[in-house]
Amino acid sequence: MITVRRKLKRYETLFHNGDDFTGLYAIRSGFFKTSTAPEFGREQVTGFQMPGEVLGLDGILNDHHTCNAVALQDAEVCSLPLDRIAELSPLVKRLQRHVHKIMSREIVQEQDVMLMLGSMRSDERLAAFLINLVGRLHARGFSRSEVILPMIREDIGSYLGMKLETVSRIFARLIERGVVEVNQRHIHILDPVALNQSVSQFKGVHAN
Amino acid sequence: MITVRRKLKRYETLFHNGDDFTGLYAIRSGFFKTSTAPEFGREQVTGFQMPGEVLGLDGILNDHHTCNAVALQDAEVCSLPLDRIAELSPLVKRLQRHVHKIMSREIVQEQDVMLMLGSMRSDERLAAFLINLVGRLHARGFSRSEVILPMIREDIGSYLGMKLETVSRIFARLIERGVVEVNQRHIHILDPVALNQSVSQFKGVHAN
DNA sequence: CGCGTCATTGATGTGCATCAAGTGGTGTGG
DNA sequence: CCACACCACTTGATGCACATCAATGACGCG
Repeated sequence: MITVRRKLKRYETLFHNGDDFTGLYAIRSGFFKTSTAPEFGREQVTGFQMPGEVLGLDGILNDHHTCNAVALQDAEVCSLPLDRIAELSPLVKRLQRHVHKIMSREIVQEQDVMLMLGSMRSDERLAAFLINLVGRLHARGFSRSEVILPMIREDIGSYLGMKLETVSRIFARLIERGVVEVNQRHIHILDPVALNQSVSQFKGVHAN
Repeated sequence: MITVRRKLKRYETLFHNGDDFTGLYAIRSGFFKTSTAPEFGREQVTGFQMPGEVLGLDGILNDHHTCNAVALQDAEVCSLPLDRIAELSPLVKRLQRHVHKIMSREIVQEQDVMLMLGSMRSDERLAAFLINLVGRLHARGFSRSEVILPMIREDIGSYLGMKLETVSRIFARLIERGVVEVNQRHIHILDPVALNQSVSQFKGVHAN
């Protein structure tokens, strides 16, 4: 299949809200963040994407993008023109099915985020975020216990629906409890069990 | 295309979390709610669906559903076996494209909910919820100013990430301001402009 | 070195949850 | 047809989680 590669530098934008949709993007290297840019109100980060994941699914609906995608590091993507995929689909039905799965995964993931934002305390949300992140990294061959966060505290806070100060304070509490070590962006998970408990402990408490 | 119809009574479940995925469902009549059922923690409503909308997109990913779909009223659905769609797709490429759009719409909508949950105050969330609801109903030929809510306060609260008491109090404030009339489930929107302002007023305030 | 960016930490305020009591509407059985 | 029970909803009093405001500290880069 014909794909076009594109390289981006740190903080460069892959596409903006409103840009014409030309196709999906498969991330080859580098982290991205997606964010809304509503008329009123400031930006809200809607997700972080890593190599092997796909960007641009929002654009299919009305042939233009409804969010911004920004590289958090120098990055490289492959663009996948969707109509090309549709043309090939008779030949490669399995590929079509794959596209469905990718989109379904996105839907399910977003439901998890909604669950987080709607019914967890902020410390639980940060724990869930860390677990999700290391889980995805581990699936790509990285360490289960070490992460270098590619985003700043403000982005984490925006994604998790809290202020950067709160992110910082929760890290402080996790350090105090001996659950993690934190050095700026460098996170070392000392007690993964305790981290998991921070999330799953919420049973009836605070539940809607 | 071969579709199977199914009738449901109020509070009957269309599919549960964990059920095998057999295909999508198009709603012919009646409202539905979808909710997560995590191991720990109580249910969280992830969406409300009305006639003309599609249920079950979450099941495509791993061939089983990851949420519950419950009829809020007596309802009727058409099941659409997805493999059937895939088989037909060479013939009806446009249909395939339509499936993509439906999935993309779901993704975009969920991002809106994330934005709400992550960066709005609870009164703004309720206003946004009402506006979204009447908008979707209006597109189906219903009134712009009158709604009969098919769900209880607790469901609204769960969806919007707040407690039912808070929902009630916010309605009280809207009544006080002369924005709406509320009689149990019956909502009459007196001042749609003021309602819109309740949402869009949030500029820098509380923004993440 | 000095400046800008990012992060931490403290003091105070407030939005919403929590707990609790009471109202109204609806369905059921006597 | 009314009495009772149940459920949805409302409304009040109190407390806590997190935002806000503000100051300081750490790192990187020209």
